[in-house]
Amino acid sequence: MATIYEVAKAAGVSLATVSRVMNNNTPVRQATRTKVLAAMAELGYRPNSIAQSLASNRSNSIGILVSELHGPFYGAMLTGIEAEFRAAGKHVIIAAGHSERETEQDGIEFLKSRNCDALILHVEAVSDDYLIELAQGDTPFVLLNRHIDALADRCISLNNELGGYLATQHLLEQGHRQIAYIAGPMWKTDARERYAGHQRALQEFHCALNTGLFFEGDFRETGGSEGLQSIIASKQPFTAVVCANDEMASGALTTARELGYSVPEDFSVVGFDNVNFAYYTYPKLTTIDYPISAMGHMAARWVLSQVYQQADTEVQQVFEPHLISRDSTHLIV
Amino acid sequence: MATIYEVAKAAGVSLATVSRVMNNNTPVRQATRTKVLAAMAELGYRPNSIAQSLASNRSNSIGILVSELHGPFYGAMLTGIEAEFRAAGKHVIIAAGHSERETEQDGIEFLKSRNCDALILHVEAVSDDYLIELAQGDTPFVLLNRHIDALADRCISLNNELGGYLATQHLLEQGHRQIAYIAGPMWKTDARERYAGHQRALQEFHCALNTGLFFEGDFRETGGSEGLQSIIASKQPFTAVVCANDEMASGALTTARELGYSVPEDFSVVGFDNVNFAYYTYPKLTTIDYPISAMGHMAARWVLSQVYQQADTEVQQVFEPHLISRDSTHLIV
DNA sequence: GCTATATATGAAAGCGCTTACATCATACTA
DNA sequence: TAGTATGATGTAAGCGCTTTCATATATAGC
Repeated sequence: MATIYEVAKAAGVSLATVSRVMNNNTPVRQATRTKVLAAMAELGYRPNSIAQSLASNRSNSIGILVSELHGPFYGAMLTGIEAEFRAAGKHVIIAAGHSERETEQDGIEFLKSRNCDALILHVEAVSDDYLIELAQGDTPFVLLNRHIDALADRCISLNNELGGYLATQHLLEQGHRQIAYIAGPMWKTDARERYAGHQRALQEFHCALNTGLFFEGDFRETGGSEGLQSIIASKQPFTAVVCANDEMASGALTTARELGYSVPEDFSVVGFDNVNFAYYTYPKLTTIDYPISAMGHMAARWVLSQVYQQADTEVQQVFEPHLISRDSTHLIV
Repeated sequence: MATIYEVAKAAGVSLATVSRVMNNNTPVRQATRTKVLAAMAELGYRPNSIAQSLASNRSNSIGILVSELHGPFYGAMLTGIEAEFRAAGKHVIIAAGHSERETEQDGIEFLKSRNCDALILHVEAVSDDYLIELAQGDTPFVLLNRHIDALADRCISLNNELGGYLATQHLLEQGHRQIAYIAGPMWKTDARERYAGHQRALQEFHCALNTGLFFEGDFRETGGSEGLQSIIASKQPFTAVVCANDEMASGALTTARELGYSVPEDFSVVGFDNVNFAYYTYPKLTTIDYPISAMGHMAARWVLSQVYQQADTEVQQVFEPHLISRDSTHLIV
């Protein structure tokens, strides 16, 4: 592999000049630039990014920590992020946090030790205080899908409360009054916020909350199954169930069918996230759209503008969810 | 951030010694090691991985190129890979190839320019020759889900032909004789191989191939929908349809329902991949299990053993698929 | 007690770049 | 025409490590 030194020699200039034409940060005479470019081409020169990083104290890498690498949700998010950085010539280092405090912290340390110029974090288990302290350090980061007041300017989040509200409002407007709720793990902020939105909608419609119709799930299909079973077992009447995400809604749908119920005739089901398979469930799932891909793009642009002074984009901090009405919900007759 | 130099000073040794205790590659007296470790702890020293890379000519990073970052298939694969490397202290740089030749080549160049110690490639559009030439270069790589004879020792692939065979064999054993086939894009090797397996099964059962019952899809849900519509429109009788992946099977299921057919009563459907949502379709999808997560792990171990001389694992090159029988297929009566 | 051998440590030369700073033309001003 | 600002290039000092080679110290053999 040719080094900058060989290029310099071939072009008959100093290596500083070669560096200049690469980085385009200092005027270079057109004739000189041409010579250098020619020499590079001839030698098949490709800069050593490690050496660049060491010398410039910039690694051009961004660390991404997500809970899981699989699952439709994170996939869409990563796609948005990668596309944006790749176009900017930055690269993305990923790590999984598995929604556990220790693994998440490990992941962050790991990424920092990799000299990432910035981090994009989708963390759930780590405390606000930990993140606030992390913000004192010198690795900038954005928080995706999390809002912390003290760090408001580096949070990109969804208005989950509104999403929860919209889901339940939709059912209420359809005439439902006995609405079951299968929540996510309540230690997760978004699970709590979605539930809060549910409660607000209920209140607005002067509809009492029936705690017997509540189940705390795990955001996975099995949680939806168990939730529905538990709710049915409670013998409380209900005409609709809102699930805090699509995976659980899908589980509920499957279980409903297995138990001989049909959706939406016997009861309606709403999901949350509008994950890509929501369109392929049976019946097609009414859900709340979570613009996660757009949010991934936005997080990447935040980094590009704050850290690399590129991209003069306005950064939108809070995204709004909206209802996607499909076939799993139904007017009450 | 403390440097190795400061640690050396604090411990009263040379920086070479500090380096040695970090890398554990040269004997260091126990007393010295303790002193150094103490100094490190006190200063909160953390080695600069960029400098390590430059000096050692090892970046400890592995580049991963997948077609897409989203989708259940790639997610599972990435999870397997990341877990393995993270445990080994290596990090993973990802890029998406989007199944297009140019993007894939770009991605590979990009990853190489990032000084990856090795690459794990899941490429579809790039030619065998390109890869064979790439193998001449000095960045080692494994190929996932692809088999090239000349590169056999660095391929980790599924026996797709067998998978295709198993799917169709299952139907034949259930008494089906008029079997439609919705293929993946035939320029993709795995699509062709799966179809070949289908043909072999047919032959073995002395069952003629009806080209009217063939549709070339795109491996996505829409492809399954279009495929089923096209097959129905052909007016040829059929009692089963095998789809070259689960996404298309899911699309076919949805469309079948929309057109008033019920599966498996009116016809059976088989998928391929056993992607996680296959269990949540209605009816639950009979499919061919693709052990992609295990294959991801294996690819990572290949790198660990071939490139880093770690992990004395036997590398399994070819994985065998097997049939998962669920509710979308049915004995013919 | 003295040499031969093994073991532990230090000195210093890079790894391939970036970037102050110095230098040298050239162009402009008065 | 000298004096100065300006633009283009070169020089060289790092960036924070690894690693070879040389040196110093300890162990063993006779």
